[in-house]
Amino acid sequence: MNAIDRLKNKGIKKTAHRLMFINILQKSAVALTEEDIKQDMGELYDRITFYRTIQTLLSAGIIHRIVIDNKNVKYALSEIAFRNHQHMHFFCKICHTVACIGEVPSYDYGLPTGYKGEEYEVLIKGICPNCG
Amino acid sequence: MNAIDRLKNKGIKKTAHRLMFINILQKSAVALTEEDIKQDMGELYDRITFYRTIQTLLSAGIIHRIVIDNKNVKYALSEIAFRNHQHMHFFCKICHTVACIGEVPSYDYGLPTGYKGEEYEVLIKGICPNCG
DNA sequence: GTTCAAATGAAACATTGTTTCATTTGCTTT
DNA sequence: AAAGCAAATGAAACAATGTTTCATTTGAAC
Repeated sequence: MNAIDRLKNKGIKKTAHRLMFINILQKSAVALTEEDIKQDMGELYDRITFYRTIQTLLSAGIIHRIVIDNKNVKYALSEIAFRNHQHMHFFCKICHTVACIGEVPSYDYGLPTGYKGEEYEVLIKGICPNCG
Repeated sequence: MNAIDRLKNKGIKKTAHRLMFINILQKSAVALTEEDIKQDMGELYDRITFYRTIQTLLSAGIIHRIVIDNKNVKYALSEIAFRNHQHMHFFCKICHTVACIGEVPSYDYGLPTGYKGEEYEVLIKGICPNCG
């Protein structure tokens, strides 16, 4: 789905800033940091608009925020959302790339009685093929 | 192990601020936010010292930072570290409590060829017994 | 094209992260 | 116990990030 349709689907206005934001994520195979996206935007980047664009796209469900730890926060389009949606994710300790590596195996995780599990996230940290 | 021994073990000075920080975590069954700890500290709290205490205790390995998402960051003593060390963790969507719920099952997670997994983290989000 | 609600971007303010440095504290040696 | 020294503290100040306000501009519906 293209950027225009993504916005139209959610009934929010298609502005230059939002379209560029989505297009940058669309072109990337991996999740991107704010800095990555900012760089790609060049002079269209504006700090306040950027801040609000993230909020808008997040609450519209068009993008997802992926928090590995307090120093590694990334964004991805919801289709290829790395955390949530029962996907497993791999974080490379060297290049800090986040990759989706398939579905969370659905088997018994042994949740104690009383707990109601709704989302299962598996994050594997290690060395990716490029760095290994 | 008590707070004094924890510091002595790592060869760092036992100061009032550090001892109080560790004791607060020690008394808690769940991981705590900065705000939680700050509240417990009362007037001994100091913003800059607190910031540095966290850095010191983290790099000494006495405490661990647990990042659920960008709005939920918690701290726990390393023994009961919730993420890392192959523990599974449960995050309650209602009360935002983080609880350790046992070991990560060691079975084949199906890591694609080329990837070298070193740490496996499982985070289950849902409703805890208190809120369910 | 006109209209109106929504988005923008400038300014300003709030919060959090971090460094600098003079003072104090904890720990070692005597 | 006292002295000496390196480390920790806390005040000040600065940097980076998060957020609101408001006048202006833009997108989309008519």
